[in-house]
Amino acid sequence: MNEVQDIRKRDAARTREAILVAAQQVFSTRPYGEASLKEITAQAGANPALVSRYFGSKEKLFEEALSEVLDSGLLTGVPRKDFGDAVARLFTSDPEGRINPLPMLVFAAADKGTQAIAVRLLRESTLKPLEAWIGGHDAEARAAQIMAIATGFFTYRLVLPLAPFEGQVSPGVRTWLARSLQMIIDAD
Amino acid sequence: MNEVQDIRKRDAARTREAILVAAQQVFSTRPYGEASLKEITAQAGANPALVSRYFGSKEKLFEEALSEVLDSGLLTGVPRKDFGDAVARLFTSDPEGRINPLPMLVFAAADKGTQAIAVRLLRESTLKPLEAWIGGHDAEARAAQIMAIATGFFTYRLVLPLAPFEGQVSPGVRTWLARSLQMIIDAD
DNA sequence: CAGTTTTGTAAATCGTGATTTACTTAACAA
DNA sequence: TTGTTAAGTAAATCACGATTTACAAAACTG
Repeated sequence: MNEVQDIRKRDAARTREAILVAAQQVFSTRPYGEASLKEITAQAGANPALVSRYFGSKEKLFEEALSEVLDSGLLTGVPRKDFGDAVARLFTSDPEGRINPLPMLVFAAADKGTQAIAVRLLRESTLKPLEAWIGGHDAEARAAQIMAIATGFFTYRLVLPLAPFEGQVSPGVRTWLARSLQMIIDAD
Repeated sequence: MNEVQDIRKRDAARTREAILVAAQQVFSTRPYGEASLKEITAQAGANPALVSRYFGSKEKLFEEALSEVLDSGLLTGVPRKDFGDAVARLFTSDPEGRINPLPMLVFAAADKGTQAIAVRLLRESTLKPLEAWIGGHDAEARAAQIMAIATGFFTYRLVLPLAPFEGQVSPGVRTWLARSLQMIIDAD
């Protein structure tokens, strides 16, 4: 009867998923090199050796974690004329459950192994769709411009973090974000 | 007579300086964790043990390296109405000898130990002066906005690097940079 | 030149963390 | 229930790099 909340002591799929979720949480708050498998698996109530079994390696785990977090067409679900406002509001709010992929990207940039993975995933699951949505003139560069602003902003908001961007931001900052982003969309 | 080009086999000051220069070069091209003292000192024709002696630790070496590279009032030597153009040109050119501090900052963000150092140096030697130069309304936030754009741009241009921003950039990208930056200066 | 100090090197130390291995125990099927 | 397989654990392995230590060689002093 109770298939869903059935708590079995041992369940490979459940454990794998728990590790993946913990990995997303840890990888988005600590530099890749400082996110140990010990910590991740402990948080999942599991054992470091299981990463090998279920994912192959730490890098593969990272790849799957980032891939899942990136898979959200958040940016392209908005009318063009409201793009700046909508995205600025999204960036300056604190999404409860959702994990922000930008810190993971920034942390990934600082590790040779994860860099290549991050670039590939970013291109395929974010830049390409965004580019297609933007369309028209210079779409590739304009998609990159939007992500550059996002990356810089979240580096200071979540990674470092730095005063004017952390926590609750001022209306001035939100307005700046909205205008900077909208300018790119309107630049056709 | 020949004080300057006097080549002595052993010279503490010279060796220290060589290590510092090599450190700046290596720290700006590799993630902190992957920039080994072995590599840095090898490039300086020296021995890893000397880092301990002359700088105290790898972190202290990083601090001094970043500090020196940051010390350049590049952004504030320009008339306000040309700020965007001037900085955009600066960002999209390849300065021969000069070492760009932004990659070091990005790499520093991915290491707990260097993060604190980077934030402090960035605030004191770049954000504060920039803020003072901007002056007026919301100066702190506007200085941070400029650095956020710079950080995002160089993350894609030099750290990852990513297609539309690496190497020679298109006029469109330079124009976008100029407008985004000028908008912040004019937002008074 | 003899002795002392400074500079430099080579190797030991020490800790850390990913991955592997050998083993234990739970789940399940016949 | 018993034997087989799947899931999990604990500990060994392995590599790497920062830092320390013990030593060697150069430079300087008187």
